[in-house]
Amino acid sequence: MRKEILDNYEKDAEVFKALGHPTRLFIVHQLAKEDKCVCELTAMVGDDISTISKHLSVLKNVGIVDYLKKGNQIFYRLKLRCVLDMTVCVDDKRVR
Amino acid sequence: MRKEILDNYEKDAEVFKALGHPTRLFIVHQLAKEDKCVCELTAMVGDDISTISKHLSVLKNVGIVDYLKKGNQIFYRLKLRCVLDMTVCVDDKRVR
DNA sequence: CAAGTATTTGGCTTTTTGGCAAAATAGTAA
DNA sequence: TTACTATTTTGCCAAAAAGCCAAATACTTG
Repeated sequence: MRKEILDNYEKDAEVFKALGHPTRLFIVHQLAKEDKCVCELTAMVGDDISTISKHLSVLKNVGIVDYLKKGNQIFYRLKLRCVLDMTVCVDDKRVR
Repeated sequence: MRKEILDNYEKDAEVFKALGHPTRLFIVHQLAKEDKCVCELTAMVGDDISTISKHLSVLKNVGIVDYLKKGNQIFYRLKLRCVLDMTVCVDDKRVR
């Protein structure tokens, strides 16, 4: 039974886990508006750029974002836009 | 700026984080079918009952589930049913 | 090529999480 | 009350996550 859990739910859980950090959730919402480079996100959040870079790679590894290179900057882009609907669900709850 | 992130996204992130574990995701899907007591969930998952109890309290603390007592057993119930739609979003992605 | 900017990676420490086992709590029933 | 069952809490340990700094990598430009 353990096996079934791990096989069927692990991938989904990875996505939820990636969204389970306030900074990453903030990043997702910023990228929902428009693509942003790492330095822009770093300036907005205020953490070290290496910290932001690591958050972005967490999001990238589960397919929520991808990126495009422009010159020497890297612009991240929200790829899995349906995660925005997921947040609405959470917000609904909070209102109650 | 840190402040804004923490204040506006921390609550949502807590919910995502609660779903970010395969066992908890499995539990949510079982409860979507019908209420279950801790011992039933324990039997299905195969972990120690104390481990299951902790997973349930994580889900309860963020409002995803609640429970009702019946005799000496405690039946957990899926309260925030919209999380099921959230999973669909994830599955959509995986198909691609 | 060297210098400068942007980003990622590695190393390190601190904090959090997950799991089990044992003790504590709650409820039932003899 | 005692015994029994169900669940939670506590303590402990190992593993994973988060964050910063420094080093490495990538790209541009002089």
